[in-house]
Amino acid sequence: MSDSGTEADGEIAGLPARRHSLDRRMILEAGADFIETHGLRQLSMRRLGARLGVEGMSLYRHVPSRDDLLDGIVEVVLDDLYGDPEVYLEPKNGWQDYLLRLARGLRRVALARPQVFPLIATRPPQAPWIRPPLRSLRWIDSFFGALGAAGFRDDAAVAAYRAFSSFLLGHLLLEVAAKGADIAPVEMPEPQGQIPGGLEAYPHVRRLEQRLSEDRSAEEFEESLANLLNRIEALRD
Amino acid sequence: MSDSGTEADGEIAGLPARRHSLDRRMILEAGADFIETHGLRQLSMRRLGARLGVEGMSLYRHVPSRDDLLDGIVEVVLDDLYGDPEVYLEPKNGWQDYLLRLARGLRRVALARPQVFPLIATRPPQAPWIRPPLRSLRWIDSFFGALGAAGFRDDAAVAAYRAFSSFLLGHLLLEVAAKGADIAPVEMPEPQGQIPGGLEAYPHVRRLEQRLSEDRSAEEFEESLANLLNRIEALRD
DNA sequence: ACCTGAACACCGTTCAAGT
DNA sequence: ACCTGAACACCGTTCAAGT
Repeated sequence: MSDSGTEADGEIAGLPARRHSLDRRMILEAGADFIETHGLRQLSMRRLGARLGVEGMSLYRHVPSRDDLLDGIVEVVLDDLYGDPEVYLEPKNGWQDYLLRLARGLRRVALARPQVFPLIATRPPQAPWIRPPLRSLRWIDSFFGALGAAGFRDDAAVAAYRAFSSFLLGHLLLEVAAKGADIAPVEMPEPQGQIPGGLEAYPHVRRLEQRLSEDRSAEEFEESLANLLNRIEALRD
Repeated sequence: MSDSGTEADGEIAGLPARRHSLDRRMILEAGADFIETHGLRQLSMRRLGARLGVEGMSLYRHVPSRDDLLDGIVEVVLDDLYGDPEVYLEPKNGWQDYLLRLARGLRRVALARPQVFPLIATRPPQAPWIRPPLRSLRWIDSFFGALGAAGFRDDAAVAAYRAFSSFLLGHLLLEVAAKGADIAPVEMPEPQGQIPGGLEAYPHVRRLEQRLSEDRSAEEFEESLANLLNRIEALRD
């Protein structure tokens, strides 16, 4: 993914260059930052252009449309997984270690970009059998390679892939939403609209409100993940 | 939820009335239908107005903003759960039966409105501890009532609530997405962009493509749900 | 009381024109 | 080769005006 190119442009890499010399990669990176800072709602071609010191119309030289821009941002953010030293494309200590590392790596991506993650979760994938958040073919292929090498038959590997992606999507989307991140890829109204009628009519919720607000997401993630690995183990051979 | 009102207006209920007499409920219903038919992308105030035989600006008499319109649509669609004879607000045959019915009812809602469900899943909830897709306080309170009556301690009930919502969100969002529904609450480009480079570089995916495209979602849902109930059982007392 | 028309400040996108 | 300006067909939203 991400054919960066870098083109040996003679400039300090990773810096937004002086003035001209926009490039696709830099636009996507800026877009991801923009969403993280201001929310998807605020992202317009004109505003992103402004942030890059350029008219919005100039972006079309490098990015075919706003939709493509969003897809590109998803790709770029997911690319962090390739740079994560804790996650291996090739399993090194068995399939359980491999899945554990992959799951935790995706969680780190989600938590690093809580505003962008809903986009990772909900942008329509390139094929119907690609299941977010594992949307990169290289990782999906790596997933099946790891399970195949561990002796999983094809149907078991596919079942594992589906269970794994459902688990990640549900947990990470809700965790990121609870972080106060706007879970909606669409809009972001006020921080939190209080409950209109109050909680009088809902005694259990009222009693549990405090406890419901505690953050146990890390533990819950690990527990559910361990359970998932056990279920997957049961599918093997 | 949904203070319908109906107002004894002297007209055949449920029909879009002759000309005037817009009302909030009818706008929300039309909005849900519009999204289901044309996708969220296409929904604008002006177009929804046109569909109701009115200028878009007239909708503001009944709905404060487009955001509120979307929240209202989510509410109205989720209200189908109250009309579902298979789902009980009060448990009748123990907590497992109660959860099973609730989960299946939510799945029916998702499958009945695949284009709207992503909105249910991703619109920012009214409080941070409300976890989609179970976003109605009445149902959340009912959930805790059922588990409390079954002897769950508070922390166990909260853990169950979290596991239940993560499970539903992950499964249903991915199932609805695979249905060809546009999973994104934001946009809908072409039906499916084929993989750009082809599958040559991904041998496992290539081999498994057929199998990956098979729909086993109903069985997977039931299996994962059964497993979830076992995990929840283990939290009890 | 409820809907309409015109208006405002934006959008995404195209394209001829500038440098 | 790359960016800009003007333009087009839209948006959401407000509000005075109509009926």
